[in-house]
Amino acid sequence: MVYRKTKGTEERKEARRRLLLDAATRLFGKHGYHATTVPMIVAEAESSTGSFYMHFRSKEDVFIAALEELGRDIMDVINEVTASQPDALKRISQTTDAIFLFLARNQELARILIIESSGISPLVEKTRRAILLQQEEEVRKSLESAPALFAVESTSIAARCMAGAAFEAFYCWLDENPKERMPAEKVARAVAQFNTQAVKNVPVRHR
Amino acid sequence: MVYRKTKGTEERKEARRRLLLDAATRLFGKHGYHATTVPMIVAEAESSTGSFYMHFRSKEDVFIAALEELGRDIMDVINEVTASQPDALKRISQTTDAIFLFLARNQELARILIIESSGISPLVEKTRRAILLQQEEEVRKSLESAPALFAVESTSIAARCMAGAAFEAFYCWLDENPKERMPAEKVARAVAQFNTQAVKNVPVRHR
Amino acid sequence: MVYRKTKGTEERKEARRRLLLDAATRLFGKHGYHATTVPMIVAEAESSTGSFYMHFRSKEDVFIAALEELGRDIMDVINEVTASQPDALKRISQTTDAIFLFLARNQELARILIIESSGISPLVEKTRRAILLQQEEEVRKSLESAPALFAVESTSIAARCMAGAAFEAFYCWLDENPKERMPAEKVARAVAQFNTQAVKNVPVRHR
Amino acid sequence: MVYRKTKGTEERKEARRRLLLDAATRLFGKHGYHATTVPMIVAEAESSTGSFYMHFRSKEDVFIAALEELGRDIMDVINEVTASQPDALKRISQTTDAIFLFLARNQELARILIIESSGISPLVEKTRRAILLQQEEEVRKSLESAPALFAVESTSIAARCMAGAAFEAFYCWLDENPKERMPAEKVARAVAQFNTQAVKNVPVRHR
DNA sequence: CATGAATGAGAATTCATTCAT
DNA sequence: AATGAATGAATTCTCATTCAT
Repeated sequence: MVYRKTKGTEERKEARRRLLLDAATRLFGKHGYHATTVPMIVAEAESSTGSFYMHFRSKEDVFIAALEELGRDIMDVINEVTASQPDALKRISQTTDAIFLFLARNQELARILIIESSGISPLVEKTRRAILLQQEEEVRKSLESAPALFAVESTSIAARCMAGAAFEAFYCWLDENPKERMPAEKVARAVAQFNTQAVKNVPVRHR
Repeated sequence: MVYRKTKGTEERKEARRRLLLDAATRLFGKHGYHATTVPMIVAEAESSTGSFYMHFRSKEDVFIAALEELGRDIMDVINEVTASQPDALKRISQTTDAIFLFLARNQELARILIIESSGISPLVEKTRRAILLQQEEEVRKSLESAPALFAVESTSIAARCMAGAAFEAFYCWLDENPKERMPAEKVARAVAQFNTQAVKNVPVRHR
Repeated sequence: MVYRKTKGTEERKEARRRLLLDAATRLFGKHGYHATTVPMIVAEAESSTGSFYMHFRSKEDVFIAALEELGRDIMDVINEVTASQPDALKRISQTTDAIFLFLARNQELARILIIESSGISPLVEKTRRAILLQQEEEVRKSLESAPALFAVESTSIAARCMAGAAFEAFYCWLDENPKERMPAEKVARAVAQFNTQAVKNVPVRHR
Repeated sequence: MVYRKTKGTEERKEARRRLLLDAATRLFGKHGYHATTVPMIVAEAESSTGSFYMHFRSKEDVFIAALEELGRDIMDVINEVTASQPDALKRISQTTDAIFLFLARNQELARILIIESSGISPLVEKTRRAILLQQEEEVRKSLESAPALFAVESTSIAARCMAGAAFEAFYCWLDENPKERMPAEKVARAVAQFNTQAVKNVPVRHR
C-alpha cells in the first residue's frame, strides 16, 4: 500500500521535474545561460521557485542536467550508426553526417552544447568535456577497430579533430542567413567527406 | 589660450590603456568573462574604475579589445606562414601547425578566443566570428590558389573544418594534465597532418 | 498541483509595499529625490533592496507612486469642498483655503509636490503636471458653473493662477521661521481672499 | 606698467569665465541641473575642467551664478517698469505682463528659475528664494506706495501670490504644444488682469 | 595659468537562493 | 509538497573634483 502511494507521488514529482527541465532547456537554448534566470524558468514551466529548488540544487545544476540529456541524445544518434554500420570507414562518415544533422534538427538545443556551455563554471566545463570525450571515444573505437583502413598519427587526436570540424562547421552554418545558406544535408555531407578523407588510408601504389 | 597638448600626456594615456588592457586580458584568460569584474581589472592594473571607464566604454568593450588584439596576433602568425611558404599544400600544413603552437604558447590568451568568448553578448559573438572568419578566409584563399592540389566539396567548409579541428584539439590538450599530455609540437604536427590529408587531392593511379 | 494562494500572503505583500512607500514618502519629503537613496528607503522601512525592487520598478517609480498618492489626497480635499459648498464663489474661496491648510498640515509631503518634483525626469514631470491639471480642472469647472459670478479672460488661466498663488504663498510660508511666521489659517484666508477677488465679477453700478 | 599687464590678464580671465557661465546657463536650461555634467559644460565652452575649477568652486557654484544673473535680468525688467510707470495700479499690471513676456522670450533660461532650481541643495534653494523675494519686495513696495488703491489683507502675501500666479501660468504655457497654445502676449495680459483684479480696491458705492 | 587624465566614492539595480506560510 | 515574498551580496557604471605636467 505504501508502495503504490509513494509511486504516484514519485511520478508526479518526476513529471514536475521534467516540466522544469524542459522549460530550462528551451530557455537556455534560446537565451543562453546567463540571460536565463530562475524566475524565467519557473514562469515558463508554470511552477514556482520553491519547486525549482526542490528538484535542482541550483541553476548550474539544471544546466548540467540539460547538458547531460543532450549528451545522451547525441550518443544515441552515434550508437545507432555504430550498431547499423559494420564498415568502419563508412561508420566514420555516417557518424559525422548524423551528428551534423542532429544538431541542425535541434538548433536551439545545439547552442547549449556548442556555444552557451563555455566559461560558466569548472563543473559545467567538466560536464561538457565529458560529453565530448564520450563522443570522441566512440569515434576513436571505430578508428581502432580497423587499423588498416586508417592513416592517422593518433587516433584520439583524429577523433577530436573530427568533432571539432563538425562543430565549427555547424556553428558557422548556424550563423549564416537561413535563407541563403546551403541546406544542412549538403553541409553535413561535405563535412563527412572532409573527416573521412582526413583519416582514410590511401595505399601507395607502386608501378 | 589653446595650449599645445603635451606629448607626454598622450603617451602616458596610451600606457595606462595598455596596462588596463593587459590586466584585463590576463584576468579574462584566467577566470573568464563573467568571473572577472571591473574592480579586479583595475586592481590588477593598479589603476582606478574612473580610469577604466575613460579608456573603455564597458567591460564588454575591453573584452572585445582583448579579443581583437588576439585576433590580430593570430593573423600575424598566419600571414607570416603565407608570406614565406609558396607551396599551397605545405602552407595549409604549416598554418595549422603555427596556429596550434601559437595557442599553446599563449594558453591563457587562447582561452579567451576558444572558450570564454561564447555566449556573452551578440556583439562579442560577432567579433569572435569575424576573427575566425578572417582566419578561415586566409585558409580558403590557399585552397583556391591551387585547385589541382586539393579535393574538397566546398573550400569555405573545408576551411572551417580545419579551424574547428585545430581548436578542438587544442582545447582537449589544454584540458589534459600538463605532466602527462603529449608535447604541443607533436599534437600540432598530428593536427596539421589531419588537416592536410583532409583536403589533399590524391590522384588515382590506373594500372 | 496549483495551490490556492494564501490570503495572508497577499496581505503581507501589500503591507510591505505600504511600509516601503511610506518610508520613501517620508524621506523624499525630508531630503528630496536625489538625496534619498534606495538603501536609505529600505533601511527606513526595515526591508531590503530586493523587496524594494519587487514592489517598485525603480526609484523613480516609488517617487511617482508617492506623488500620485499625494495627488489623490489633495483631490479628496478639493472634492469634499466641491460636494459640500453649492455656492461657486464660496467654493473657490474654500478650495484655496482647504488646499493651503492641507499642505500646511502635511508639510513634508507637500514639499514633494511643490518643490522636489521638478527637474527629475520627463515622466515625473508629466505626473506632476497631471496632478496639478486635475486640480486646476476642478477649479475651472467651478468658474464655469456660474459664469455670471466671475470675470476672467480665460477660466483655465485663472485656475492656474489660483493654484500658483496658493503654492507660492505656501512655499514662502514654509520657508519662514516657524516661530515668527503668521499662523497657517491666517495665510490661508489671505490667499483665499486674493484668489476670490481675482476672479469675482464686480458689477458696475450706474448712478 | 604692472597695472596694465594685470588688466589684460584679468580681462582674459573674465572672458573665459563668461564663456563657461554662458555655456553652463545654456545647458542647465536645456537639460536641467543633474543632467548637465561638468564635462558637458567645458566641452560646450571649448575649455577644460581645470579652467572650470579655476573660475567656479563647484558645479553648484556655476548654477548659482547662472541663477543670480537671471535674477538680475528679471529685476532689470521689473525696475524698468517701476521707473517708467508712476501709476501703482498700472505698475502692478505691467510688471506681471513684463515678467511673463521676459520668461516667454527666454524660455530655456526661465526653466532654470522655475523648474530646475528646486531640490538641488539648500544653498541653491536659498539663492532661488532670495531672487523671488527680491521680486516680491518690489511688488510689495508698489502695493504699499498707494494703499488706497489696493485691498489686500497682507501686501507681502499678495506679492507672493502674484509671483506664483505668473510662474504657474508660465509653466503651464511652456508645457503646452507651441503650435496650439495661445500667444504669449495674450496669456500675459490675462495673468496681468488676474493679478490686478486680485489686489485692486473696488470702492463700494452707496446709493 | 591651462590642461585633461586620473581618481574613487557612491548610486541603482539584478537575481540566485532561502524560508515562512 | 508547493508557493512566492523576501533577502542582500555583488556588479556595473557615473561624474564631481584633484593634481601632475
